[in-house]
Amino acid sequence: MLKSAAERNDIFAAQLAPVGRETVQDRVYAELRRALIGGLFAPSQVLTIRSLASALSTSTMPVRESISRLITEKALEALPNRSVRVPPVTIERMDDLLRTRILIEGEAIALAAPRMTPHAIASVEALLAEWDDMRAPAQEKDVDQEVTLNQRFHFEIYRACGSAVLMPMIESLWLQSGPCIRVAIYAFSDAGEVDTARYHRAIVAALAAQDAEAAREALVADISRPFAYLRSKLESDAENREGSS
Amino acid sequence: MLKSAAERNDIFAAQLAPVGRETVQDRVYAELRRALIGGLFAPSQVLTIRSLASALSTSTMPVRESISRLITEKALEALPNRSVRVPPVTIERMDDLLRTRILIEGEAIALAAPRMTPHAIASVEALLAEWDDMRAPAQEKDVDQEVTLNQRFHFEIYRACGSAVLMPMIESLWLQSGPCIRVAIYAFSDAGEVDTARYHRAIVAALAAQDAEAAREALVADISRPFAYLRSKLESDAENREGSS
DNA sequence: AATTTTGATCTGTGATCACACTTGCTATGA
DNA sequence: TCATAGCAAGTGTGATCACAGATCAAAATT
Repeated sequence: MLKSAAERNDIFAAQLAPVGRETVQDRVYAELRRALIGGLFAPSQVLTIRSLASALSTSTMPVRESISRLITEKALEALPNRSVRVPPVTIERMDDLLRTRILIEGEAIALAAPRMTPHAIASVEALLAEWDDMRAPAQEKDVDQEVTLNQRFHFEIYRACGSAVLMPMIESLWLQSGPCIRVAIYAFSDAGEVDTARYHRAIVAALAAQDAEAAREALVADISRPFAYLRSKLESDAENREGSS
Repeated sequence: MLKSAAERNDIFAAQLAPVGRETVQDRVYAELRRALIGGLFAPSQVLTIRSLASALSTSTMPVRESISRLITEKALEALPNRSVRVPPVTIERMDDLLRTRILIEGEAIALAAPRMTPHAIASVEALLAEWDDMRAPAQEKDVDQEVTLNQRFHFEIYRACGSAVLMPMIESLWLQSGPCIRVAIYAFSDAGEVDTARYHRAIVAALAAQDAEAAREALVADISRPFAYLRSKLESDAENREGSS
């Protein structure tokens, strides 16, 4: 007896995993996002569609649509010449970004605190351990991995806040502050090497204790630190430029 | 003596305003935004690129890029079929949106309160007067104008907050809650007609007194009202559907 | 008669082309 | 010598085309 098409389909479905249908545009968009958050593009750098397309080895079409999306998220900036660049970092913009990140990410972690399951806390602690492993053996500062781990740490927590509206906003904020924090982390690695993980441990401790407000305060301290450092650096740069001109 | 080109340019610049170079994509994007905020598209409605393109009498190219942008803002939703629709309204999503709007728009108005110049307050009061004019003579409820006026009122205030990071977030939130509040306003117009302007007057009074926290509270009351109404409506609908099935 | 197959149509996706605009360089003029 | 005009390369924008997948209705099969 012949099997019906539906039955045959069931047999295959049991053995074959559904192949995801990720479009080229999605990949390009994700790649540009990753580069932006990781700070691979310098502030004020001008990007051209054709060069990005050849670098990603696709046509211009997926790139221009991805760039349009990134412009609406304020992750890129459209110049009046119709060219695009990554937004320059100014003190005003940094203060604005920091204030908003404290507001939104603080709320997200306060919402997440009572919702963190033991399993979620364990996976966050695993990220802390990964951090220690990375730092211990090799002394060469792997900024890329540091940025990635920091991102995974924060988003693993935020994911527990259960808000489908807050999450994209946090991603947008990271996208906008990405080019800044990269240079901040570089500066930190050069200067004195404060123990970044200490702040993360404070966050995890507050979360394990289900103390929402303590978690919020620890988070504020964590994300304020690189911004404050970068701020003082920018101010001294401005003074020097003013003095030399 | 002949003037140099730069000098001639200065002379012209004093008399001629620079001609804006709005692209077709910008117009399409703005139009779709306006339609979404105004609630011209129903929740769960499926949109096709080609139909929108013909409705806007352009090619598909500007439309698809605009739609990509709207999807990243969560103003539209990409289905696994690769078709797009305006997101359906659920109780969870509404609560999520309202909570976030209270957080962000509350912060924006608290920031704006001490920065409202007498001129800015006057222009907001002018919008209140427009509201009264609209309501007084004609009894036919012009929902379109009501939505527009409400939007202008709120954004005239938020604009004073001076944050280039908060503003796009507020716009994104309005874009996401647009399809909901339209049906809420319709429901309000049908049922009993609470005096919407009363809440707005309370906001203006608090702003005139430079009282940031009072302004925040008045704003929370204003934006919570339609959501609460819509929420109870959705819950009764769910009960009816459950009862009839 | 119910179900499956088939075919036509529609939709999103990506590539390519044409056009307008900007930019940088070069040559020509005063 | 310097500023201006002119040319050339490069860029974003929008239209059009080709193609794969989805959807739905009619037709053929069991």
